[in-house]
Amino acid sequence: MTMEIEPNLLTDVGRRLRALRADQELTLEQLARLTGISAPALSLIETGKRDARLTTLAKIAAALRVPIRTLVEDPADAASTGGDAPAEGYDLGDYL
Amino acid sequence: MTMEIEPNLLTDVGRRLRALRADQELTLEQLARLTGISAPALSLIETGKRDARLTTLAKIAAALRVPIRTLVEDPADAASTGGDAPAEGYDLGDYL
DNA sequence: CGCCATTTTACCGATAAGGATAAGATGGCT
DNA sequence: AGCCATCTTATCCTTATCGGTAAAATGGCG
Repeated sequence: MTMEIEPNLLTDVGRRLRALRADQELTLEQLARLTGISAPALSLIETGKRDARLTTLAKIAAALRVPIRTLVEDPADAASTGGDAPAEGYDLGDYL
Repeated sequence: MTMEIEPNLLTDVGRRLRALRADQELTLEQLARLTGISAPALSLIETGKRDARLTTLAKIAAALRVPIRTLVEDPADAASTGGDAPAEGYDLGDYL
C-alpha cells in the first residue's frame, strides 16, 4: 500500500505535451527551434521515455504559451484536489 | 519584452518547497527518508542550485501531500493566466 | 509502388542529477 | 563558552539528461 510515485507520470506529461503541440500545429522540428531543445529530446519526452528537468519543461511551456501546470498536471485531478490546502492530519508516528 | 525563461524559476520553487516543509515541521533528514532523496540533494533544490527532474519533484510533492502544481507555480500567477486556455493568436511568421 | 515529411531510435560526448559521506556553517540552548 | 540539531557545501561515483548527428520506422499522398 506504499503509494509509489505514479508510474505513468512521464507518459501522461508526454501525452499532454503532444496534444498541445498538435493544437498549435507544430512539428517537433519547429518546437525544437522555439525551445532550443533538440527534436529527438522532445520526442523522448513526448513518448514518456525521458525524465525532463524542470527548466526543460519550463522552456517547452513557454514556447507553447501555457503555464507549466498544464503540462504537469491533469486538469481534472487539479479540481479534485480541492485547491491548494496541504491536506493536513496524517501522522507520521515514530517512523521518522 | 521577450520573456526569457524566468531565471529565478529554481529559486522560486525552492522557496515554496522550503515553506511547505516548514509548515509540516519536517527536517531535511525526515523529508529525505519520506522521498528517498538525500538531504544534500533536497538542500540544493531548496536553495535553487539544482534543476530537479520531474519525477524528483513528484516524489517531493507526494511526500508533502500537495499537487505538483503547488511547487512549480506561483498561485498568484496561476490566477492571472486565466484558466488553462492555450493563449492562441500569435503568429510565428516565417520564422519557422 | 515510390517519394517525402515527420517521428523514433541509436549512437556520441559534455554536462548535470542524485546518493553517500564527510566536512563546514549556522543557530539555539543551557 | 560548549554542545547539539539543522542546514550547507564539497568530494567522489554512477547514472541520466541533452544536443548533435545519422539512421531507421512511420505515415501520407500522388
